[in-house]
Formats: sequence, structure tokens, C-alpha cells
Amino acid sequence: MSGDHGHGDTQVNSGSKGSDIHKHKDKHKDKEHRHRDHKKDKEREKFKHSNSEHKEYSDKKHKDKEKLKYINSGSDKHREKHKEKDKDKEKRKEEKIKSTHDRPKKEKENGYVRDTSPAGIKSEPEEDNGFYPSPQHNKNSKREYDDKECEYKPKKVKAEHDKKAQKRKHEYEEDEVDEDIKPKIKTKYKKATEGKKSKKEEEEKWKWWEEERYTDGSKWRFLEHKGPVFAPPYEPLPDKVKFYYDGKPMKLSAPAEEVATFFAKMLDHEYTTKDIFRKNFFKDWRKEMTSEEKSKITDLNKCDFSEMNDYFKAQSEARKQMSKEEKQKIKEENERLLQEYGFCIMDNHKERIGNFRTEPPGLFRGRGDHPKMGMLKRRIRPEDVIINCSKDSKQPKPPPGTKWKEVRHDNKVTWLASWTENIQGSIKYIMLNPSSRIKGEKDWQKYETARRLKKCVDRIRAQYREDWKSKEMRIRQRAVALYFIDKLALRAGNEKEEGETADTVGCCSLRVEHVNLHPKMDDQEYVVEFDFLGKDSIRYYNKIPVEKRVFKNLQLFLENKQPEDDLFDRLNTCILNKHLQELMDGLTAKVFRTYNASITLQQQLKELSCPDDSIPAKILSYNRANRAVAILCNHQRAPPKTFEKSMQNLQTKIDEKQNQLSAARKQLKAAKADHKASHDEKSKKAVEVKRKAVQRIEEHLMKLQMQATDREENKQIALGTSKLNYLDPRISVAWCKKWGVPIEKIYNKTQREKFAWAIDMAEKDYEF
DNA sequence: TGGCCGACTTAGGAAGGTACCC
DNA sequence: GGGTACCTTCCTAAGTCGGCCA
Repeated sequence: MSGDHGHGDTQVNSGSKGSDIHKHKDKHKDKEHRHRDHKKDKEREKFKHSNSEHKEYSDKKHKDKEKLKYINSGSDKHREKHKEKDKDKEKRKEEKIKSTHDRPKKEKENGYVRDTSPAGIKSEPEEDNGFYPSPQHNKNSKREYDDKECEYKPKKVKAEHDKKAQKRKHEYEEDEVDEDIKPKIKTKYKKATEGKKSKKEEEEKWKWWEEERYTDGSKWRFLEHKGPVFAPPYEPLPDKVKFYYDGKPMKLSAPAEEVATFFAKMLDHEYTTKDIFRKNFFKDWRKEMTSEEKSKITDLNKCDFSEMNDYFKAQSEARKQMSKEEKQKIKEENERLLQEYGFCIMDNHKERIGNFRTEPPGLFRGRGDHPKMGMLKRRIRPEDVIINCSKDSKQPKPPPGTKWKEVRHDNKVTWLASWTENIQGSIKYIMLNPSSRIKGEKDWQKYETARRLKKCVDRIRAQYREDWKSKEMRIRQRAVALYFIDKLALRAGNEKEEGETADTVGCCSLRVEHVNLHPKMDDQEYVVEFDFLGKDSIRYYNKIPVEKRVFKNLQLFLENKQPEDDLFDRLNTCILNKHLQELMDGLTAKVFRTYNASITLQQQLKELSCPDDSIPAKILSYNRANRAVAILCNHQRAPPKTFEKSMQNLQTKIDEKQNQLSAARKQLKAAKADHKASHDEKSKKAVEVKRKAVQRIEEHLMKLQMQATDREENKQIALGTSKLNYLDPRISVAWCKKWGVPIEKIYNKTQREKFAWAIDMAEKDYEF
């Protein structure tokens, strides 16, 4: 499989069927140092590229960095400047994080809780409801829309021509002026919660994609919800469960004990063996200790959490052993919480919330070599939470005796609640479920942008090829980077703050140490070898032959640079995206990933699907097409723990089925002989019965074999990510319709809910 | 104009639920 | 009915990108 699609050179991670995916993870030993563990991965032997040439990331990463002198003195100054800036940033961030703790009261005094909504809302034009028709707002226009997707420019279209638009407009006008709206909505809400089934049907019937959308940048007119569910308060351990320091039992204060339990719960996890994790944990734990505890507990190595760990294990075991009734009770309670807090009313529709709980306190689990792993993620209190809802809604009540940090009414954003977390100082949000209108519309729009790229991708490719020859270094760099983004589906690669997160890169942030140039390699010319850690510290390893001009350019970019210097020193994502924006409205680096993923799926499905194939064979083809995309996008997963065993079990089943089949065939042969001799009805019937039996076993055997192939090929590849985020669902829907494959075989319930719009609108002739 | 930050998407792993087998 | 394997859902980290402000 070449991974060819359209332009014929998008390069799936050198090879197919997962053989080239390097997943350097050993779950039991060192999950996070995925890149290090080369020896342990037996599967690696299958991989095309030789590991002997791999560099060890862990040792070389910024080794002796301080000592290195840059050839370019300007770069020296630049770095110094950066360092200063980093210090400043660090300071600001710390202040910010600190302020999230100290600020709430002050902010409220400063008028954070206000009656007036932000300016954006105030200025909301009363008479202009800001709708524009959905790209496809009635069935008749379906194909028309597909063909005219280039005209799908939400911002520019503004119309109110169908009855539905009028009706909805009227409803929203009422929302703003009619005092009765609240009871109205309440009734709807109540009804909804009463009859789960009927509500479900109603929900399923709501085709938001046939309705109008806002053109004024607002996301909603009415928003009502009950706020987030907070983590339950800490329950102290029973007295019999002891913590030991230096071999002696020690009773901890409640705050110290709580943090200790976070560590104790993770005792079996690789994290707790890591120096950084232990160091960060111990530092933060000590902050929670009383002065007496602090003076006594000075060495983490002398702490014994094993009894605590045993206690939690026993609890977990007890949960599993609960009676049906007890489990049912818990289920019902969860359902009650879901019904109460898991939904909101947005513009007259009950919508499912994606995450309605605040994140519980615990120890931060950064991925890869994250410098902050083990730090204490503090408990989120109502005083940390900003609520977002409409002015005319019933505001959520904070838990008794508490206050929200702020209540605002910003309909230019989609979130219902937010808070600032204390590890990175970033904002966390409560948002809607992927099946909601607000997420669905955005998703649909994303694929429309990618389809627009399809129409001008040839021109863009011609342009960047031309730019490889540019006299300006910055343009050459931009063109080569874009070539990689297009060909290899690399991520843009924003700049990151050094020391704040794991050392990962994307295209624009690639460093010299991440590429190796081979003028000749394995009978191929101009081979570029990539080896770096991408998002989530997943290793990207690929060797690809490139065009001579790209190769020569890369040689030029590497000249006089140190391993830790930027490969594209005249480029960043901002510059690149600004350029892309000029080439096509709405084009960013990310769109190439969506485009190339979707076009690859479409092309692979065309190539692999055979009309005569059985349904399982067709599904295998689909999964293979999906897999090609996952490989292209480097979506990896850790092989399931039980992989080898489950493969063995499956093979046993296949062997048994094969024996069964040969036995059945023998019986059929005998029956045929019998019939030949007797020519009677009874023997004829017997032949039929035996024939059917053989057929049945054959089918079953084939199914098992397909399953085995699929599973083997899927060992280290995650299909879900691309299916959920990169593949235009209409391609899959159309394929299902064309080949008579039930959609349930491709999308599970949740996925069908997310892609309801696509399932409804795509016909079998849909073309991405 | 560049850097910062808010808002959102994308991501893999863990936990939970369920189907299937013995 | 219990055990197990797999699938689904939940969780939250880690990206992208655009707008704002100094």
C-alpha cells in the first residue's frame, strides 16, 4: 500500500499493516519512555527500518546544552533573550496560578459577579438574529450543497428564507422578551427527564443540520444548566489502615493523609518509580503537612504506603464483588446524577454535556518525560468555577455555603463552566457532548474546509514546489515544511515553553537532531529519516525518499547548526498559517491532516472494496482503509496486555473450525456418494443438509480468519482517533450504503450519535 | 508585531460495562 | 454463575489556532 491518494505522494509511515509503526512502550517497565525501549519490542523485527541507527533520546536530549556555543552569535543573543523571557513568563505563570487560589474573593469584590453581560452580548443586534441557513437545510438541496461546498462560507451567508428560520427566529425573539419562556423551558425539561424514551426519540429527531445557524459569532441564545458536579469530599482512612514512616506507624493529618492516598493508589504504577514524579510529589505533599509532620517526614524512601495501597485494592475488589442489587443502586444513582447534571438546555433543546464533573484532586500524570509529573492537582471548589449561562436562565446554585467565582453570560463561547488548574495554569472547561449541535456544526464545517482544500490542493502544491527554488530562505523553509505537512500529515508544531512540558515537536519545531539525511539508502536516493517525539510523546519514526530539491534544501537548512537548533529557524506556525490563509480562506496546517486522512480513506475504500466480498470481508477492507489513515497520522496504541494470549485463543478456534470443516466435508462427500447410489429423496435431503453445514462452517471459519488478520494488523494501531477526528463520516456512510454494510458495523452507538448529521445526509454517491 | 492566553480539538490510557465462553 | 476478553465510555493531557494587547 503506497498511501497514494490524489497527488500520489502522501506518505504513510513507510509501509503498511502496522509493520512500520514503532511503538516503543513497555507497559510493565517504562510506559512513558516510549522512545527508549527498543530492545523489548519483539514486533520491531518486522519493521522495515533498522533500529540500529536509532538514537537514544533520553541521553542526548539537550545534553551539555549549556556548554554548547552557537556558531551564529546572533543566535546566542536570541537564546539569552529567550531565557530572560522564559523567566518572565515563568514568573507570570506562577503568579497566575497563585492568583487562582487567592483571587476569587477579591475578584468578586471587584465586581466579577455582575448583572451586565460582556460587551459582546450587550451589542447583540436585537433585530438581527444572526442566522444563516445550514449548508443543507432541506433534503432537496442535499446534492446541490455537496457540489457547491466551495460556497459554504458561513460568515458570508446571511439569510432567513425558510419557514423554519422564521419560526425559530420567532422563538428566540420570545426568548429575549417573553417572561414566560422559563416555565416553558422548564416544562420541556421536565418532560424530557420524565420519559427517557420519548425524549430520546425527540432528540434523535432533531436535525439541527437542517436548521439555520448563527452568523454573528454567537453560539447560542439561551443556555441553562445546573453547574458541575464536584468531587466527593475526602473520606479519611479507617484507623486500622496505617501509614508507616521509617518502619513506625504514623497518624497523618487529614490533608497530608489525602495526598498520601493519591500516591498510595498509584503504587503499582510505573510513575511512582520515577525520580521526577517522586520529587514533585514529595515537594507538594510536604506543603500539605503540619509542621510536625514536615519535620518528621523528610525522606520519601522511608515512607511505607503499602497498607494504604492494600486497602484501596481491597475496596476495588469489594466493589467488583458487590451484589447485583448494590451495583444496580450505584447505577441508578449515577443515572440520577446524569439526568440532573448531565444535560443542559441550549436554544430550546436538551443537549448532553460532555464532562459535567470537575476533575478530582490527584497527582498530575503528564505524558512522556513531563517535568511536572507527580505534582498535586488540587481540589476544585465552587469558588474556582466560572459559570456561563444565559441571563434569562435559571442560574445554577453553588453547593450550600459556597459561591461561584463568577457567573457570566457570554454567548460567544460554547463552555458552560470553567476553572484554572494549578499545574500549568491552563483553563479547563465543561463543554457539550460531541453529539450536540454546537460540536456537530463545527465538525461538519471542518470537513467542508478540508473539501475546499481538495479543490485547490493542486495549485497549493505547485506553489510550494515553486517556492523550493526561492531566493529567500524563509520561503524555502516554509515550502519544505508545508511539503512535509502535506506529504506526511505532520502536525503544525507550535513553539513550547522549555521545561514546562515534555520535549515534543511538530513540523515547524523540528530540530536538527530530529532528521537525518541519506543521499542514498536501501537503493533509494535522497532519503530523509525522521525520528522525534510528537504529541503525547508518541514517537514518529519514518524514512522517506524526497525530491532532490527538498533534499538539497534540507542540507542547506542544516548547515552550521547544532543538533538542538531549529531545522526551520525562519519559520513558525503563525507564519505558516498566515501564508496558508492567503492561499485559501480558512486554511491552516491542521486542515492538511484532515484532508489527507479523508481522501486516503476514500481512495483506499475504492481500491479495497470488492462487490463479491462478504460483509466480514468488506468490514476488513474498511478497517484496512481506516488503518492506512491511522498509519499516516501516526496514531499508535500500546498493544493490549492480553494480545498474545487472545491471538492464541483465536488461533485455537480457527484450528478447531478447520478440523470441523474437513469433517463436515467428508460427511458431505459420503452423503453425495450415498445419494448417487440410492437416488432417493431422503439421501438428496441429507446432501443438502450436509452442504449447508459445510457452508456454515466455512463462513464461520472465514469470519474467524478475518478477525485474526484484523486483530494482528491492529496490534499497535489506534483506529479510533482517525475515525473520530479526521475521517469525513459521510465517506463511511456512503460506503456503507453503497455496499450494503450496516452502519452499526462501522460506528458504535456513540459514534452514530456524533455523526448523526452525516448518517442522515450522505447518499451512496457522496464524494469527499 | 510578537507574545500570551483563551477556546477549542485531538489524543491515548484507564475504568467500566457487557458479551461470550465454559 | 463466574471468569475473562473485548468494547465503550470516561478522563484529562496535549495539541492547534486566533484574537487581543502591550
